Amino acid sequence: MVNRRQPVSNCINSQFRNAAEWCALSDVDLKAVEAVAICREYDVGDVIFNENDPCRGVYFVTSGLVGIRKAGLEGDSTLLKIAYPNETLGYRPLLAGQCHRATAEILKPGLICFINSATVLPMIEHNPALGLNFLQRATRELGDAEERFHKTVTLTLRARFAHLLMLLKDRCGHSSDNGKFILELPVSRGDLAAMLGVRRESVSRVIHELEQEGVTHFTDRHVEVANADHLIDEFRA
Amino acid sequence: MVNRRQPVSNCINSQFRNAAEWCALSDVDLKAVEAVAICREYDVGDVIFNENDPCRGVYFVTSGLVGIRKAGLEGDSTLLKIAYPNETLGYRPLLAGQCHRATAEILKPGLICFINSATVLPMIEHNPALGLNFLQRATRELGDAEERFHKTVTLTLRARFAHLLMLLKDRCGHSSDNGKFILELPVSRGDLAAMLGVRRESVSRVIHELEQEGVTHFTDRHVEVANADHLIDEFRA
DNA sequence: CGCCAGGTTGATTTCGCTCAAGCAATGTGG
DNA sequence: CCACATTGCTTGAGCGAAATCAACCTGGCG
Repeated sequence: MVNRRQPVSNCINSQFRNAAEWCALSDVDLKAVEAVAICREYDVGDVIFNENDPCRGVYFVTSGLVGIRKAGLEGDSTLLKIAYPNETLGYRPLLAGQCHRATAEILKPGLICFINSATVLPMIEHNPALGLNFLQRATRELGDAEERFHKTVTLTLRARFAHLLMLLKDRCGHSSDNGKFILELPVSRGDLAAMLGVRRESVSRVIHELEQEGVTHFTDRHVEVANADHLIDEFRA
Repeated sequence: MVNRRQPVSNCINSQFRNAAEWCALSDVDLKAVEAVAICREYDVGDVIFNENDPCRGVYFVTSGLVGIRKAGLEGDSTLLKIAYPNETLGYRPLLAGQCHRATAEILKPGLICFINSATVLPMIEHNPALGLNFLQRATRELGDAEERFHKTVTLTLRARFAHLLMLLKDRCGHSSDNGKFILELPVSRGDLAAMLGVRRESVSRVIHELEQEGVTHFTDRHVEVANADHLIDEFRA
C-alpha cells in the first residue's frame, strides 16, 4: 500500500483500461498516460480542486468516493454529484474550456490519479472514439441535470427524497427479488440534504415520516426498504 | 418565402456554414447535409418533437424561436431552454443514445431543418473537430444546468428572476453605456415562470415589487432597466 | 357580442426554513 | 479516567416565501 499524501506513480492499471471512457485508448496511449499520471492518497475532507481553480487536467478515481459541491453565499452548499471508483473527474471544465465550477472533496479516502490536460486533450482530439465516449458521458449527465432541475421545482421534498433513494439504490444498494432492497448510504444526512437542495432538518423530518409509515427503516447509514414500489409511487403517481 | 407546413429543401445556406458547431464541416459534407435536410415552416404552438419520442436526428433552427419543455404530473411544466436561430436542437438525446427527454415547441414562427441521424452520426464520428464542437457545447450546457440547479435551491425567487433578466439581456437586449439596458422578452410571463420553476402569480408579484422600487420598467414584453447593477446585486450580494 | 387566453391582485394555506434546544458518539487534554 | 468540546443528528416552535384558490381585468377574435 502506498503512503498517505505521498505522490505515487504507476497506479494506472487494468482499472483504468476498463474505465467507461478510457477503454478507447490504444496501448501506446495507455502507456503515455501511465507515464505522466500523478497519483495520491486522499483523506476525508481533502480537496482535490476548488471552484474557480483553473482546470489543469482530469482526475481518475481509483478508489474512494468524491463529492462535487458548489458553495452558496451563506455557507449553504449543494452536492451536485458523487463520483465513484472508475469515474473521471474534471473533464467537464477541461472540455468546456472553463475554470472548475465546483469543488471536489473526498467523502471516502482513496487513491486519485491526476492526468494533465497537455496529455489528455490531444488524445481526445485525435481519437474520435475517446471523444465520443466523453460526448456520451456529457450528454447523459446533461439529461440527468435537466431532469433534476425539473424534479426539484415540480416535486415535493418527500417525492425527491424517495427518488434519491432509488438512484442511490442503483449504486450502493442490493435488492432482493420481491421489491425489498437494502442500501448503504454513501453520505451523511447533511449531504443527502445538500443533494436535494434543502436543510438537514427537513431531511430528518422526511425520514421520520417514512419511518413511521413503515416505508423505510433507517439505522445510521443502513437503510432497508420493504417495498420499492412504495417509494416509486411517491414520485410517479 | 416558402409556404407554411410544406417541406422545403435547399435551405441549408451560409447560416448553417457559420453555425457554432457545423462550421467544422467540409464542403462535401455540407453538400451531403444539404441534400438530406428536410426544412419546414412552423407556427406558434407547433411541436417539433415530444418527450419520449425516439430521437431520429437533429433540428437546426434557421429562424424563429423554440422552447424546450418538460411536463410535470399535473400540468405544471418547466421551460428548460430557449433555442435561438443558428442553434442545433436534439443533439443531446442523439449523442446520449436516448429518447427525447423534453418537448420542443415553437415559441415564434420560423424555419426548422431536420437532419437525420444516419447523416449526422457518421460525420461526428469521423470528424473530430465536429465532435469537439459538440463536446464543448454539451459540457458548457452541463455547467449551466448545474449552475441553474444550484441557484434554484440557493437563491430566492427574486434573485433568480434578476439573474434570468440578465441572461435574457445577453440574448434579447441591447445595453447603453451607463448600465442601462432595454430588453424584449422572448416569452410570456407564464413561460418566465416556467423557466424559474414557479407559478405565474409569483412572477407577477416579483415584477410588481421591482416596478415599485423603480428597478425595472415593464410594458408587456418590453423591459427597461435603469441600472443593471441593481439587478446584479440581487444575486451576487 | 360572448368567449377565451394571458395577466394581475387578494386571501389563505402549506411546505420547508430559521432558530433553538437537546442527545449520542467521538475525541482531547488535564 | 473524567470533564468538556465537537460533530452529526433529531425534535420542537414559529416564521416566511411561494403555492393555491379565486376573482377580476384586458385585449383579441370568431
